[in-house]
Amino acid sequence: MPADRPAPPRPATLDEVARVAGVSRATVSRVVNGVATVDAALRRTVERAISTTGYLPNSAARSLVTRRAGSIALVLPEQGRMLGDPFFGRVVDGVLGVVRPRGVHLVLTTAGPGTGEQVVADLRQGRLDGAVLIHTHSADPLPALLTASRLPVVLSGRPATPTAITWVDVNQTAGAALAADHIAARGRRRVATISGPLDTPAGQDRLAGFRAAMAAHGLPDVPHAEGAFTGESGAAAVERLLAEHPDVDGLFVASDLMAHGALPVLRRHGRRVPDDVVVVGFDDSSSALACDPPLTTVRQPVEDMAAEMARLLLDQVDQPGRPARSVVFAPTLVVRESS
Amino acid sequence: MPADRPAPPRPATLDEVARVAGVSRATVSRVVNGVATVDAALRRTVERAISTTGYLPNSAARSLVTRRAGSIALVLPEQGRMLGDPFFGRVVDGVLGVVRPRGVHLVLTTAGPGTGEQVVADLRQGRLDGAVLIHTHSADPLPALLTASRLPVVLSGRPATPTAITWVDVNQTAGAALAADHIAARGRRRVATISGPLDTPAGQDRLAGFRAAMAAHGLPDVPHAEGAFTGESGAAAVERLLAEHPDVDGLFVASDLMAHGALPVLRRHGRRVPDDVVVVGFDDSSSALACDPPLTTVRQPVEDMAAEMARLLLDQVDQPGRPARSVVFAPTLVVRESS
DNA sequence: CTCTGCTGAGAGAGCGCTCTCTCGATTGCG
DNA sequence: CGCAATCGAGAGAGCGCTCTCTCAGCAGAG
Repeated sequence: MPADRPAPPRPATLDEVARVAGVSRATVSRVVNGVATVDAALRRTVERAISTTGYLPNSAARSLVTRRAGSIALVLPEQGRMLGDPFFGRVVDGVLGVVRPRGVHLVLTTAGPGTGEQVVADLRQGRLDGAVLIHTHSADPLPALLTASRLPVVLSGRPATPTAITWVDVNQTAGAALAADHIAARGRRRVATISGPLDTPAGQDRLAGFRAAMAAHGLPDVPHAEGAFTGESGAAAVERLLAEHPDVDGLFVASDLMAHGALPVLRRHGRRVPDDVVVVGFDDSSSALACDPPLTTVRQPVEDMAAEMARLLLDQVDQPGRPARSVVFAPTLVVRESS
Repeated sequence: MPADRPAPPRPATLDEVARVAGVSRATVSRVVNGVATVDAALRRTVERAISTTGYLPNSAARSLVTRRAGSIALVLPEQGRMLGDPFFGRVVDGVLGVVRPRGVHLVLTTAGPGTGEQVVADLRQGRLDGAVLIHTHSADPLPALLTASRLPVVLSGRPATPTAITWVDVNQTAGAALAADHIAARGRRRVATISGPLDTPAGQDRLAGFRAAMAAHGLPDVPHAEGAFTGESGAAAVERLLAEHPDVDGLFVASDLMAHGALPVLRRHGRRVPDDVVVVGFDDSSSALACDPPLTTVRQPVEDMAAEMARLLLDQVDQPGRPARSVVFAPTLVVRESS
């Protein structure tokens, strides 16, 4: 049985430091907060007192008067969806890069029943200064809830209905055009696409962008099958596509996950990739690399986007009256063996 | 230019509720905190006042007096390592499952220079109640730092040197034995293993466990090559192994990532999996599924382990004097096409 | 009928910090 | 040399909550 572990001693308070330094609490506070109007000699005395006492400001007391929690929430889509995806980690990384140097904490949570109310409550209780929402469903009431309460919030992805809300997105249309240009450059003329769900902005834009770009390459009528951004839906979509257009030689799949589902189907139908069919995905997620062959895909600058979301959020926290903004990033094409 | 967005109004305070209900602050506090000694009628009056005012307790004020931050940190290994791995998400999920129902926030951070000091400072400032440390390096000073400061902390993985610290791990030895039994059951007799780095507990235990179990199957001298838990090191290790033992027909690789690196090398050497060589991995990470063929592997109950870590941590927070404990979970074997 | 014991609610003292207000000391200028 | 302006530091009032202490009110015992 180990010896009793006594609770850690209470850390020093401002008054103790003040007493040691022989000054008032206010002066110590000034030194701690870097206020300029403190005599250099006195400042040094105080600093010495701070280090001998091992003083660290109590954050609850500070929060109480400054009305800043010093932390923001990152709300991820419900469970399963994100877990297998490095996207998640890239987002965390991007946000952390901005938030940590400023001493702001990142509180992680996943969307789900009750999350919205909880986040709003946390915000109103002063436990949270703002929230970054990743890939909310269009039906999700949370963004509206937050906007209505005039609480700082930033969305990833253009909202389905135009709202006075700050968001960050990749230029979906341009990304799809990148894929189109690449497929055209590979000399493919019997081109088709598997789109995402057409009730999402990303689904719509990627399809529209791809069609517009292919039209510019002289192919105005690209056949398409709708998927749901999942592996199974990709497999099913490519089956439908092959049934109607067995001679397809160029395929744009609007997400890597769907492409990952589609590739084995192509193989089963005796279509070799990239020789018989060139395949291009979207997202550059881990599944792009897990594909056989590795997938050429449109990459979003996820870290940069996440960092920008964090920046926009902190701006909102600092300047509550600020109007909503949106920032759109440029995608790039990552060429691998599938094309 | 949109209209000015006024800052959200200050939420009601305890006194306002008290005034509305015609009682004292203390009584409202009792109702909010569910203290039993409040007359039922009065309680109802107060509750009505709470809902008409939309009262929500200010958490900073509460923290100030209760000395509870209501949040714990999850410290993940530095960047790259975790990002591609669903392991990360499973851990978050497990922790969140315990922490969220209790209204405790999960603060996410990654290890790195300065993280340790920051976490200790946050703990001492009362911004954090405790920390869950995932896969710390044995050289990491953070666990010792925290233990020395008598701050609540839980580790994933048995520490390299025995310490009075709470940790959770999977039974590595038993996991390796599972792999050994499976390979033996497949009738393989020319068995080898690629171990993890032997300066880590997991590396040691998996090798020792595998050897012991193979010895029990009549193979006391299993050849082995040391890897570093990375894909490249797995590829290099299997090269070395094949050079010395070209006739290997059963291979235990101490991590999926290494197995993922090793499989293409086996193929390149003309060794078919599982016909010529049976391969078993460890971790059941995403790379196990990304392997071709999908990898038979030893699975850790990551969510359960993460949940247990959270529980142990919260226990420590509630009862500071509590001695260190450790919990060991049983692994399972996931059989796929590689065996 | 008085005294004790108990229950339920109010008063008020903090928790540790920030920040405004005030004021003494120093400086500059007429 | 006197007065206003400036600078630096202290006093003290909160921030919103919890929790102990106190006390009023009432029931039951003697």
